[in-house]
Amino acid sequence: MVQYLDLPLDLSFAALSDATRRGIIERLGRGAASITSLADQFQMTLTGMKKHIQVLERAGLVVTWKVGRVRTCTLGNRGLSAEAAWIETHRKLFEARFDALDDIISEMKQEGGDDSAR
Amino acid sequence: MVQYLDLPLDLSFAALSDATRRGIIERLGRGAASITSLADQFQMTLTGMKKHIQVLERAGLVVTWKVGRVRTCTLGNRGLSAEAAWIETHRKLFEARFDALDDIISEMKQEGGDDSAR
DNA sequence: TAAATACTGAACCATTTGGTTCAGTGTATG
DNA sequence: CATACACTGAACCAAATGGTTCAGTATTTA
Repeated sequence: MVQYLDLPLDLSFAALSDATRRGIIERLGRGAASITSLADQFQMTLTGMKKHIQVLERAGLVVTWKVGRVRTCTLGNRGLSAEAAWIETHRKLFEARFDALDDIISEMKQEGGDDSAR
Repeated sequence: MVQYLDLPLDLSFAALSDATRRGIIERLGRGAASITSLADQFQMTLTGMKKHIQVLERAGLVVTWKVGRVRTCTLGNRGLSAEAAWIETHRKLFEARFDALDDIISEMKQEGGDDSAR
């Protein structure tokens, strides 16, 4: 059985599920920024913004470094390729789902669910 | 300023952030299934699986209907197009981020963050 | 009609999340 | 050297998550 344990995808999809964090990515796409300036732009405390940055960093979407007292944030080099790959692969399943209408009937006839469950 | 409020994306990325739910999508890509059979396959209580299905349904990724006492689940017709679009759009920003290295230096020279924050 | 099946809903639980405040620490700057 | 600035960390909070159990309801089936 396939091991449905894909921590990196867990982390990055979770990171992308917050509109503020998607906004941060969009913002960093236009150039680097400090945590303070991001906190200003997104009307949030510095501590709150730092937490968002940490989530994005753990997901590998953002990279930061500190010079003096300023921590600068940019988009990470890992990018969104793994996420794009998962989505593209499974998009095909959605498109092909009408071909599976026969399966619905056959599964319903089996009255115990499907055989891959046994 | 752009309104960073995109509830549909919030819901679907959150739905995709769980490995079990990604597994359910993969499974439904191979044909419809009842909640009970999914609960069996993913070694979970029926109630637990029902919750996952509800999350996927609210995100528009799964559609269900009940015939008799059996609720059948399939992939939704909305698909993953909105998610794919967001990812593809922002993937370019990641790829272009090296072009922004000059910005980093200029922003650091501004010593107050960046001007779009003012 | 009695028993089994498939789901539904409520309640509970521990953990995580998204935010805050407050109290530091280290770095520039006047 | 004193003050301001940028961040860090701890503590707290309400709400959401991902699971469970237990007690129904509705539908088949023997």
